[in-house]
Order: sequence, then structure tokens, then C-alpha cells
Amino acid sequence: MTTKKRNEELAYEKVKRAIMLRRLLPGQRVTEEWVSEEINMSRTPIRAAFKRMGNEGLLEVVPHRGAFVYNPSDKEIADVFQLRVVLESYAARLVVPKVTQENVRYMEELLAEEMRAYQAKDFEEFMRVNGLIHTYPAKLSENKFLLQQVETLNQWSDCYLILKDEFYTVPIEKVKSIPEHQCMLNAFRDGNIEGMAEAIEAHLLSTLSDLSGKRSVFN
Amino acid sequence: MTTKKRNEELAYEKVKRAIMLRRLLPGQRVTEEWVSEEINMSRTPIRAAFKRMGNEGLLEVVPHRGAFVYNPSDKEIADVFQLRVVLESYAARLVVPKVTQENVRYMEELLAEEMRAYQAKDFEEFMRVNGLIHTYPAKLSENKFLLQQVETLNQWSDCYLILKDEFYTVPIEKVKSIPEHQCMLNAFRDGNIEGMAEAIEAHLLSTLSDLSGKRSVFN
DNA sequence: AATCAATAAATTGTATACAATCTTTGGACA
DNA sequence: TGTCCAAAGATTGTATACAATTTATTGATT
Repeated sequence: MTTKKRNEELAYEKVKRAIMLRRLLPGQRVTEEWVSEEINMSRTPIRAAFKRMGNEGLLEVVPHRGAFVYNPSDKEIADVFQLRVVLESYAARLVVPKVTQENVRYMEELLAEEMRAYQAKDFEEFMRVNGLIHTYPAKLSENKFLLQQVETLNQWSDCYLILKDEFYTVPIEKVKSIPEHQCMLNAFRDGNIEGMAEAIEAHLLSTLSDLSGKRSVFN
Repeated sequence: MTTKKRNEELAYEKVKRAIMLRRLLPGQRVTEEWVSEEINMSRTPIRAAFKRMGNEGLLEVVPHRGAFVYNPSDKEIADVFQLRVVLESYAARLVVPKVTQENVRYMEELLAEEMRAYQAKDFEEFMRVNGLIHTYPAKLSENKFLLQQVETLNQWSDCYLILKDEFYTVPIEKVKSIPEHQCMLNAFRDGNIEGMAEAIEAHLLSTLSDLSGKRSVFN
């Protein structure tokens, strides 16, 4: 039997998904009551979900006013990506020296899945796998605090950046994510610590600079 | 007039303080109802505070069971300190190249306050100033995500590590924090980027190793 | 027409009652 | 005596009513 989820968790997932799918836009006001009617549950679990998203930087919760979908500035977006460089490459440095064949096979499988999702134009699946690739080193590090932070920042990035209209129309050979992830995988496989750290940095900064030219698409 | 705080915020502060002062011990179970009676408010704001502390790693909230004061293993404590090294030295690298005289003066003032608090054996004040010293570079970095993370990890450290029985009895010349902070200040003043990063790393790892020998005092 | 104050409306903040779920206890049965 | 099941107890999860606070509206006054 599939585990019965609490409403609080459901509410969190639904609102997050709404932001990712751009049904809720940055800066938009969202009231507890509205969500409560929309997904048919009381304000109590909605409220808890709002608070959690506030902590994670997805919503801006203003006392007695309401919640607003976070509307990051260019600087804040850059800040998050630079922090991701620091944390994700730190995770890589911890992990690369002791990767096993199993780890490499799993990483290869992730890359293959990502490719399949891309070719099938399955956007949500693509994003899911992308997240798994980026958090995998942190997961292997067994530092739960590091992992949690990397996951939160990845999710934040997903909500505000990766979802481009052009995603569906760019020809596959121009998608830089896939070769850049391949580059990370190679260093990972070879036990090349600095190579992995550099590949992560290059990939994240490349993603950032690609996106910053297209900010008008989002706001 | 002093701003009227929401009960939710009050509950958060009170429970956190109870953990810091070791009135609530690691591993101890804490129920919403008990806190609710203890500080005389309904379960609603308590519950919100619990969730927040769960996100920050101060409580472990188990569905339908209750909340437990987090009881970190040696490894988890080390993990947090190593993460602090990464983040606090990253903040220093960002900030040191552009410190102003004003920044230096403020940092000097913090060190002086810390010394006063120590000599007055004012523990809570000492901890407060210690926190300000460690978060100052992140504050100057103007990366709010970095700052929030550094603050959360500092607070976590405070709750689980720094509060030693011996604090009151150690002779002042043996307290390594103060000279180590002085070392950080010197690099900060001189614009010595790597010196600052190294001083931070040395200080945090020294604190960690001092404490890990004394774990029996806590658990 | 502009400004300000008072009042109404909207929304979050809190309290409380009840439901769902987990844990423990007690006893029947092998 | 040990094991399993059922029922009771304890605690969180959710719904709802009401209070507090902020924002919007209205109208009087200049």
C-alpha cells in the first residue's frame, strides 16, 4: 500500500509544483484561503506548508499580509548559483576519492535517463533526473546537512530558472546540460577530484550565464 | 514601544533557549501539549515553532509521535563544523578584498565585547557575540542565502557544543577562542584573504577537536 | 480636488474541538 | 511462559470559529 501522505505534505508539493509550472508567477500574492479552497483542505496544513516554503526561500511570508511567490533579483539568482558551486564541488571533493563501480554505474544510468527524458520531451522527468545528478555527490557524502542544503538550493533553482519556454524547441545538440553532465561523469569515473569540481563549477556558471541573458522571459 | 511579537516567534525563542541552557537535553522527548501548558499558549503556535526547529535541525519531528531534541552523533557534529569551515571561509574570501575601515572597527569592537563578556562570566552574552563574529563576514557578503545558512549552522553549534560546564572555570589565558578570533581579525584587517580563510578553518577545527574529547559531559 | 480620519473589509494569528494514527497495555491462547 | 491480537490511551493531524492586524473604502472637511 502506498503510504498515506499528510495534507501538509500534499499542500507543499502542490504549491511547489504550481510555481515550477509557472501557474503561480514570481511576485504573485497567494492567500491561505485561496489555496485552501483550490485544493480542498483547511487552512491549517496550508499554513504549515507556507511556513516551510518560506524557510526554503520559495515564498515570502509577510505577517498579516500574505505570502508572495519569491521574485529573485539577478543578484540573488547569481548568489544561489555561486553557493551551489561551493557546496556541490565540496561534496564532490569529499566523495570522488572513494567512488565505487556501483556509484559510477548509477551515475551513468542517471545520464541515460536524462537523455531519454530529453528526447521524449518529458520536462518534469528531465528536471527530476537533473536534480538527482546534482545531489548525488552530496548524497554519497553522508553529510545530511550538506545534502539538505544542496537539495534546497537545487529545488530553488528549478523553480526560478530552468523552466524556460525554449526548452521544448532547442535542438538536442545545443543543450549544454547533457555534455556538461557527461563531463562531470567522466571526472567522477576517473576519480579526478579537481576535474569534477571544475566541471561542476563550469556547468553551473554556464547555466547561470545562459539564463541571465533571458531574464525577460521570466519576469 | 517594543514591537509585539507573535506567539509563534516567542515559542521558538523559548524552546531554543531551553535547549541552549540544557533544560531540554538531547534525545529528550518534548510534546506540543507540554510546552503549550508550560508557556501558556495554545498548541497552534507551538506546532509552527516545532516545524521550524525541525527544518533547522534542532528538533527531530516524528509524525504522530512527537518532537525530540536532536541528539547529534560525533560524525554529525563534525559534519556541521566542516560545513561551517566551507561556508564561513567562502564568505571571508568574498568579503576580505573589500573591507572598509568601518568594518575593521566594528570587528574590533566585537572582539572587545567578547572579552568583556568573558571576564564578566556572562555566558549568554559571550555566545551572542561569538555568533556575531562568526556571521559577520557572511553578513557583509550580502548573499542572503549564505548568511541564513551560516546563521543556522552557528545556532546549531551553539545548542549542542559550546555550552560546556567548564566554561566558567577555565582560566582566561586558556580560552583559545579569543586568541583565535584575534587571529581572524588580524587577517581581516590586513586584507589577507587566505590568512582569514586559514584562521577560520584552524579555529573551527580546533573548537571541534577540543569538544570531541569532552563528549561525555554532554551525553 | 486633496487630505485625513474613521470605519469596513480582507487576511493572517490563535484557540479549541475533534479525527487519525501510533504506542502501550492487557489478556487470551498456544 | 511467550506470542499475538484487540482495545484503550496518548499524541499529533486537521477543521473551524474567533481575535488581531493590516489594508481598502468612504466621507467629511478644507
